[in-house]
Amino acid sequence: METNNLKKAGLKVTLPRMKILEILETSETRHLSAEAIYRELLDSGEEIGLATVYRVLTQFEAAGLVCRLHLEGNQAVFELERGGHHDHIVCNQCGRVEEFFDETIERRQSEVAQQHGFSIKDHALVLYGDCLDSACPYRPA
Amino acid sequence: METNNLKKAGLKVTLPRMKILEILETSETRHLSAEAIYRELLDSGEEIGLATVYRVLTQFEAAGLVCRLHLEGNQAVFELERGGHHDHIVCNQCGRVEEFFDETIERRQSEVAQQHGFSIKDHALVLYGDCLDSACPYRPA
DNA sequence: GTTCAGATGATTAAGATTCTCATTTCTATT
DNA sequence: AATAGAAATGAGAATCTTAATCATCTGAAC
Repeated sequence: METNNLKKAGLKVTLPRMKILEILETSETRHLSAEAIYRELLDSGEEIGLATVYRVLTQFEAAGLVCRLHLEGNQAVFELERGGHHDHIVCNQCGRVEEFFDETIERRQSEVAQQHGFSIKDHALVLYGDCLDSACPYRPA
Repeated sequence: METNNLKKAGLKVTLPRMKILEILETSETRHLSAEAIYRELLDSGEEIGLATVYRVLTQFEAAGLVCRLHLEGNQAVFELERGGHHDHIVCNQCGRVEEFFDETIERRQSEVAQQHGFSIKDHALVLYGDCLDSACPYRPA
């Protein structure tokens, strides 16, 4: 049961938190904006305010349950934390977000930081391009 | 003379544009927010509106004169385009921004994108850490 | 120096996110 | 199960950054 995640994170189990967690767990799209989550809640008949969605997501982030990503564009997106760290590729055409992890890049980042006299704590890497997937509805000819 | 840069970029040479370009060229900090540039203008006695600063920076970006960076935090920062592409390291403590370029990372990014069926067009990479510079005023003990 | 397109400044507007505060909901305890 | 107290919620206001509007001003060309 998902309520365990909430309890483990030290968060009181409430209906809004459960519903939001459920959406993050079951949605097709793994990367959702607060607005998108809010709309899904409305669609499923929940009366949960947008402010609560933002508040809960911020708490989830602090608790390590979700990651917040700042892609190009103004809205942040949130994804469920599923263990491993990874970076992202975003399609400029269709907006699809894919995940990847590259050991070489990770290692070089640490080395470069060290060379510059930094103790690296975190990083943000997003690649932007056009996906060549034949299923992409916006694929350029 | 700097007016050449403006003319070459196809922009009419006006006082606000010259002053903003001058600040970007001469400021100690190579990465400035629109707000910071606006304040420098006020401090030097120029009566230039904030809206103009944003407008001009957007034009400079479109003309390839400056780059706009979205670091953590809400304000974008702008830096003069000085030829080569590079990525950034930001100090979590003092906010200092350093630049770096790593051939290996660049190459791997293309390869990774290709493996995922993307034709990469752009990327954003920012490393966050603590700078170990003894001159850093916020250096942790 | 006049003209006129383009630029500017002040203000308003827009979008995303956070804050406020009265009301409601959990959890622990009877 | 009833209750009390702390924490969470919802609605709307507030904030912050950036962009749009529009009347006025400026720079380049004649």
